[in-house]
Amino acid sequence: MKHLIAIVGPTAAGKSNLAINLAQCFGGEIINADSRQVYRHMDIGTSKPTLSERELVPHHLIDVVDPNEDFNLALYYQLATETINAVHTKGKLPLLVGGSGLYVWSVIEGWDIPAVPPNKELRRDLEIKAQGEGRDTLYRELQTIDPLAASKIHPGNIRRIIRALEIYYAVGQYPSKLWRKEAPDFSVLVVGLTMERSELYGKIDQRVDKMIEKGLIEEVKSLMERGYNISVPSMSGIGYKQIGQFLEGEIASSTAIEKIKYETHRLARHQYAWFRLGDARIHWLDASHSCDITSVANNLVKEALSLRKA
RNA sequence: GGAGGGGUGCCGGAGUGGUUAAUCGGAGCAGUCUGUAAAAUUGCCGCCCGGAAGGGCUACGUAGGUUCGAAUCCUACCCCCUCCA
Repeated sequence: MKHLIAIVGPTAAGKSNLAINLAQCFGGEIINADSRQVYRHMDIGTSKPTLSERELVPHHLIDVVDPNEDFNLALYYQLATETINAVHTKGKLPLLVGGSGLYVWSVIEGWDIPAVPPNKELRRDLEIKAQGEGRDTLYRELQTIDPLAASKIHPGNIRRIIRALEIYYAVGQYPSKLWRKEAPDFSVLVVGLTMERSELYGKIDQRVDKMIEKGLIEEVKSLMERGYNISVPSMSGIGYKQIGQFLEGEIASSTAIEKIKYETHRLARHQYAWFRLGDARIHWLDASHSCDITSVANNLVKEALSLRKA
């Protein structure tokens, strides 16, 4: 029986460290599930594992595209499943580690992502249309084409509406019929790290201050010098956007830092929407006060590996 | 000591007599989501009861006053800022 260990939870909860520990104990390899660590040259702001950490245990799906390249769910899904297979083939234990819920669940639940690549011209045209004729026009169009899809998308969420229309225009099929999932052929243990909100916010704030000390500003500066300006999607990430604004002279550095902290708090809250404390699939561990989650997690993994072997 | 400006909800900041529990922004809280996801997007956000509709209570520095009615007008006091001495 093949296994996958997923380590999830909000940012700054200590997922990476736990993952490295577990990987060392169980002969594992880490597969990144963080939507921002896939970009090269964005190290400090994304809290990538350091090079020395990456020497301890093999890490996959870090630094896979340049900041100006497109990256998306379908690509992630493909890379992640391939990598999991490869790790299985080696007889190692794959650990899926990261806080990007969409990516994590797509792998765990085996989503069948509609094979309709983005059509940038269409998207731009539809966006213009939405601006000109009002946001409702596109939504109504989707309602007539595929009421089920429309019911699952909020009328205000233009981006999702456009994607659904994009699928319909490309394949001529109802988008909602293409949203399927198929359980993968490995068993999954999902370990979630959590802690009290105020403590988490405190850790986040500390980490942001450390990022600045480690040279986040220089990192952003050099990215901008390479020609990656604020408009490329990867530069819209937390930290990069605000430092970019500071470097452009739009805001003070103290404001930028404060914003980064607040935005990261918001990120953590959104992550809990993907990783619910009430979700029975997740084994939540309290990561407060740096308790010995490692040994608890160790036992969980041990149990998962042996139980499901039988 | 003199002149002027100001004190509004967790914070910033509107509001100059009624439809104001008080525009808006931030923070916070709770959701949505199958090719941008650290994105995009929705709701709540003084307290209490209620699922909601709604009801009750307390609020715009403090204390009085005018008024049918005050965050908004008047008086006194307290505090803050700027300028002049």
